Amino acid sequence: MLTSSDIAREAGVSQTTVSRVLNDDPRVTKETRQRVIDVIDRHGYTPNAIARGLVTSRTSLVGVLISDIMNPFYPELLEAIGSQLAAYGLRMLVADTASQPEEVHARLLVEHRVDGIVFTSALLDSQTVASLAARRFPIVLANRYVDGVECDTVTTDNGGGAKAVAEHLLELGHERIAVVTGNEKSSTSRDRYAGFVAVLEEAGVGLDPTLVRTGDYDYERAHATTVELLELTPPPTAIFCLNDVMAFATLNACRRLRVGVPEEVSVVGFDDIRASSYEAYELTTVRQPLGELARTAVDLLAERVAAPDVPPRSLVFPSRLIRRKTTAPPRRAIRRRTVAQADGRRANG
Amino acid sequence: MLTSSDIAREAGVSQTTVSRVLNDDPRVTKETRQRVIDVIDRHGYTPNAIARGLVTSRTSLVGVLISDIMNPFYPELLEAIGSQLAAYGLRMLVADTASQPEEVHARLLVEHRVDGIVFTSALLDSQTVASLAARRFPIVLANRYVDGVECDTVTTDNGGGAKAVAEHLLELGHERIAVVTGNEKSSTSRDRYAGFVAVLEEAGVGLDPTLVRTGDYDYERAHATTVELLELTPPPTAIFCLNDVMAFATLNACRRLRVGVPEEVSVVGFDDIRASSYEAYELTTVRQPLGELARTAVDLLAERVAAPDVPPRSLVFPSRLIRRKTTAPPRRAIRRRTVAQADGRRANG
DNA sequence: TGCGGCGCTGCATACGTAGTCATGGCATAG
DNA sequence: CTATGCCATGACTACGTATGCAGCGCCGCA
Repeated sequence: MLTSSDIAREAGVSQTTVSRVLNDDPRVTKETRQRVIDVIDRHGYTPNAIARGLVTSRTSLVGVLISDIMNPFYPELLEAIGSQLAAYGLRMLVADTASQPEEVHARLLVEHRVDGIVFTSALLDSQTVASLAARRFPIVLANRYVDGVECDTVTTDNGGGAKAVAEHLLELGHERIAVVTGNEKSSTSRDRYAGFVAVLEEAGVGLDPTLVRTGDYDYERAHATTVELLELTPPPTAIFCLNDVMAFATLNACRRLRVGVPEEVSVVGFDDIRASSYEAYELTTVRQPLGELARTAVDLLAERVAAPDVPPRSLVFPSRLIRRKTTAPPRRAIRRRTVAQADGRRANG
Repeated sequence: MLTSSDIAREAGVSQTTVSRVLNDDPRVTKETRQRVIDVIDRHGYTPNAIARGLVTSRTSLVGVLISDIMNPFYPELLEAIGSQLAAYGLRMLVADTASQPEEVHARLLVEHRVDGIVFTSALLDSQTVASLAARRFPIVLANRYVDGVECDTVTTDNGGGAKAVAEHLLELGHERIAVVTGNEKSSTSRDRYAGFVAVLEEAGVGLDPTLVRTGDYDYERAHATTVELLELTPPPTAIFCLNDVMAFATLNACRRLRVGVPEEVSVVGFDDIRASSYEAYELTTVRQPLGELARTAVDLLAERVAAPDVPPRSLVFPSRLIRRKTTAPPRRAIRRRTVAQADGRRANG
């Protein structure tokens, strides 16, 4: 491979000058610059970012940690992050923590001296995040936060979104509601569940513990769980899945069992990934402003790299309920709802 | 950041010895090694892969070029590639050519001195691939090949898969078949289309040119195209989409227009991505052995990095038709098929 | 006891670039 | 005409690691 010295020799200048040309240093004559550029073009020389990184201790590389690239939520997030990084001249080093533990990936990223790391799937007790934050390595938590760690964080209002779901379902008259939770160690699942329960309790509508199942944000698991739920007597009238992928699994399980949605059971998801709006699903769900979230996360990271000493910032973006066609009043809701309202709700209100 | 010299000083050894410990060099006493490891652990030292890369001219980084990360096919492929790379101790530098031209991404990857590049979405006339191959830079084409370029290539038998689709549809009695093609400059789309047409022609079943539309492997575009196709009189009795994502679009368009699948129109896809088997679609499609494809691509690349002078190899994996529920005989097929068979097909057989 | 050999360690250097400091040329001001 | 200063350029060095080569001590064999 050619080096800048090779180019310099051929152009009759010093390696320093070549370096200046490559970095758009203004103190190079137009003629000299052109001469160097000609030689570069002629030979197809490519500067060595490794050597540059060694000197500048900047690599223009940013690690992005993902837990499950098969979940379409993450490609959507990745795309947004990637394009915003590109705006800063940065590149993504993607690592899927499905293949190896988060810690291993993070260590390798640090070895490669990435300028920073974006965590999209950190768990609440992530030691990796804690230790990196303690060492003041530039990181940003996008989508999920970590308990007890002070660092730049960008999330959606998961609690608020789940509350909107609860209000929506209550409004429709549902009282026997199942919840399929996500990864129990994720802040998203915890916050969504907490927000949902809070509204239900306030309304005096209890959540039957046997109707709360963990789906681990996993399609297969949620599918199996839904089958179990639908075989209960009586089955729930509504199922709130804490992400869209699990909601798809639920909808598909309903199809398999020939359970009508929303006639027999309402289904709600969370995320509003692209496929949620497809005719195959038309899922009622909660929209996250993914673009803004990603953009802000990258902005924060870039700022931190530039100024490591600014205090950590946490931003929360609002979420929004998107009503589509998977929610409706429960069967025989008219009667039951009136009774319920006359009895339970007023008594508790 | 700590350096190996810092560790060396503290452990009372030379930087060389620290380097040897890190690289599992056998000629270091057990005691010395332990002493060094202790210091490393105590300080949380992380070796600098940049500096290492400068010396060894190996980065353990492999670039992976993707055209559209939102197409679930690519996350599936990515996951397979990533896990196989991990087996070699290599890491993925993912670049989505949706954000910037392939050429720009490739240049940056080369600047970062990646050990090699996996192209998953190269177009038939890719200058980037041609120039890299000419410079003997280690690359491998996975999924798609490039015309006139000799380099390691791993593909699925796209022509064969499409032929199986054609035979399947003919067997069911379809004669008015629409095709929604992919990116016209991709080898996959070209080969699939060619294989499909070949079988139809051999059977004496013509392909009405107005029924051949480009969908560019894009969901939205295929959705709109399907609407147009279904509004024709008479509409096609079957639609072959050259990938699954477009087939989903077609199925969803059918849902929107309340066109029964497979009663009124049969739909076939290609790829067999995960969602194709979901109850929402149950798509008849062609399965690609994605795991094998990815694994082999990485193997080839690794071998080429080790031995740059071995002649390029091209491997083609068989594809397989997966019959699900989106294909059936056309309406009034019994009569029409018999007539057709008695006339056209026998006359041409 | 002497010498060769082996096992362990350290010294010095190279990798390709960016940046610091020095140099020489030229113009402008005194 | 000289002094000052700026501009364009170049020599030199550092970045952190790996590696070739040298050194040193110890063991075994003659």
